[in-house]
Amino acid sequence: MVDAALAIVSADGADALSMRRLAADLGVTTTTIYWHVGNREQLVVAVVERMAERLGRAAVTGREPQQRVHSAAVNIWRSASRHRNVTALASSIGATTLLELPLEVALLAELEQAGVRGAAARDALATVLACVAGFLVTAWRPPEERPDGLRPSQIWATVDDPRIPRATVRAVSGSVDLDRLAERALLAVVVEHLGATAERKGGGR
Amino acid sequence: MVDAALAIVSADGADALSMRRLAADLGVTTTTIYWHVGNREQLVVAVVERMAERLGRAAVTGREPQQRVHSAAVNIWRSASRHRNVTALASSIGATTLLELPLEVALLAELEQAGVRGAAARDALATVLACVAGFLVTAWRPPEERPDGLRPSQIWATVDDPRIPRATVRAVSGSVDLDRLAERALLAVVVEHLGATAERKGGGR
DNA sequence: ACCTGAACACCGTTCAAGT
DNA sequence: ACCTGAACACCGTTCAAGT
Repeated sequence: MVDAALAIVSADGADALSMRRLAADLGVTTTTIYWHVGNREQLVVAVVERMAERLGRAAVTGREPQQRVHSAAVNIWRSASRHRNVTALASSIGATTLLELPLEVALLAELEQAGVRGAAARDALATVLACVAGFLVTAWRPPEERPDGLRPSQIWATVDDPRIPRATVRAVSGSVDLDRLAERALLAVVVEHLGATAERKGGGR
Repeated sequence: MVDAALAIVSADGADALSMRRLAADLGVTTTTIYWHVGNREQLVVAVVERMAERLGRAAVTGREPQQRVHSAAVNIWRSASRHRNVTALASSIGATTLLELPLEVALLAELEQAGVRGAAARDALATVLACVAGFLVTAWRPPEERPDGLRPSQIWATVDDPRIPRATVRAVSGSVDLDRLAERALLAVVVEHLGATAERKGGGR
């Protein structure tokens, strides 16, 4: 049952998971599902938990604390990106942590090793998760399926500002390598959160 | 008509905007709406465009290029945060740019002044937008309305890892100041994208 | 040109009823 | 204990029909 739901989500996205669709796939009535899992929300939780069991713990690489923290952060991004359909489902009920808890714990462990703990660690984790979520919402929005006249190229074609060269306008109309940008952004925020701690300790750089 | 839709979204959120609800508020039938705006998606576009007209252009502050770029980025965050309901609506059809185009243009102008143009400017803009979107999806998810057993405090209570001190576990269960973190994260990514250009120029640090 | 009524194909959810 | 049929209150959308 939960497996069938997970299959629907993996194949057709989070929105495709409806009680009626799931019931039809299983050859039962929707009320049967309610008897077993209670609720749509509880169904989603069960699906996310099942997926969490299947996710292996990714290894953290690097020798320096900064590299290791960055590696742990990138692991969260890669996992979320690889299973974006399930992540989108988890995100829809605010339960992404349920999906990637071991990866978040690994990040906290590396932050601890780097001397970042308590409220500082909480801030660093929240920032990493927000960045991951942000690149993900950008990523699961393929530009070609946008409504008419809302494709970036069409919107930016209307911009004619003397402060901005044509090459830039042309560039922003194009596509970006989100994977590369996500890892870069994670490095930047990681460095910032490690740096603040190092400075507070009087270590400087 | 568009004003009525905007009122619904501002008051009750993006999900509250339905053809039937809007029709009821206006005292007409849903088919009337279809005659006027065609489509739900086109209705959303109209609402977003109306909101965009109402948004004033925020001033960019600071003297140094880095401060000014950061200021322009923070302006996008503040605008999105202040009107999160309409931003959520725009985001649901992938049309946030339609809402904040002038602010994005202002950011590009500051990037240009800082020597970042073309593909580098496109990357910097995409990164800033992803971060804003990320902090926003975190922000518009109040922790108290989460499903049972999914509140952060409950999830983290199950974690007992020797690598992580109790103070950190306690901290991650608590709430964060997203506004402060968002501005910090934007500064970090801005610095990174400016720094890469400066180094390519041979400026070093 | 502008608006309605009725219908279609979807949702999540409940409740009495069956075995 | 487990499952169904029918119903309720919602969606977006269309189409023939009215004025």
